[in-house]
Amino acid sequence: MYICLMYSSELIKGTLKTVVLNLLKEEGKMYGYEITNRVKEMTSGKIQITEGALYPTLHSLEKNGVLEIEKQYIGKRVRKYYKLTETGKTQAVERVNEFADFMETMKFLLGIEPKLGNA
Amino acid sequence: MYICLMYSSELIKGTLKTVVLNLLKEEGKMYGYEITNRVKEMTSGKIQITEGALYPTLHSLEKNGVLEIEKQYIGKRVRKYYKLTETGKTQAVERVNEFADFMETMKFLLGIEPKLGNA
DNA sequence: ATAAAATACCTAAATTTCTTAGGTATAAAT
DNA sequence: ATTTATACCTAAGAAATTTAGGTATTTTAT
Repeated sequence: MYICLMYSSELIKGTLKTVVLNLLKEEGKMYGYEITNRVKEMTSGKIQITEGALYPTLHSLEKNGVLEIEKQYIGKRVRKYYKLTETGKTQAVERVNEFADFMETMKFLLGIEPKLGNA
Repeated sequence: MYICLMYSSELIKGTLKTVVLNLLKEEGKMYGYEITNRVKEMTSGKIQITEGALYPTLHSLEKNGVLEIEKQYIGKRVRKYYKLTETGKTQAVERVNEFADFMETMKFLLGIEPKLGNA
């Protein structure tokens, strides 16, 4: 069995938006810091979204009408919740479908057999 | 069923070396032009490696001792066959394993169910 | 009480990886 | 004779991310 602590950054490239949009689709709304922690948790640390990548991406998605913000104050500290717009919901589904299709193609291309005994 | 003609270039980022190394592992030796065509063929055009990406990558892999060249002349035209060095063979396996692991993680993260009826 | 760690946001320069858009030359097909 | 296919290549620019900072509040530990 293959084991790795963290994926090479090369491999993860291009998946950030897909991951963020899908999380928001499932959770309804999340804030940046929460997203980084959730992904780290869910992947046992194998994928660690850096804040330097996440925040500019969130801003860009908002600017393009994919996400919208809802601010909340925790004491004096602001927390910016992001949620999908209608456009965003569509894009989330499309991106996940594209990724699923891509994985099938890559499996074939790399000769990766579906694992047995994962039921 | 989701259908797409070609994957967004964002999605493919970071997979080029893995694909090339795996192809060479299976085929023994291949030349650049052959690699682009083989991948296009195997993926029904959904992944099209551009030569502007491929050649610099091949040169870099050779420089780093992952690949070695064997020149062949077809008439006056040169053809550069690339094959894996011993280091390359190890890297090919490692990269494919890492990608397989990565796909499992992404499936979980994106809530993608293993398709039924693919036997 | 105070220091450290966690929470929560942010940006900008540099790097990596790829696309775009060329270029050269030979061989085969129309 | 011209177009298409084969076969190599590079360099400028774009895109996505890493690295390396920054600010400020709240909680936890000493």
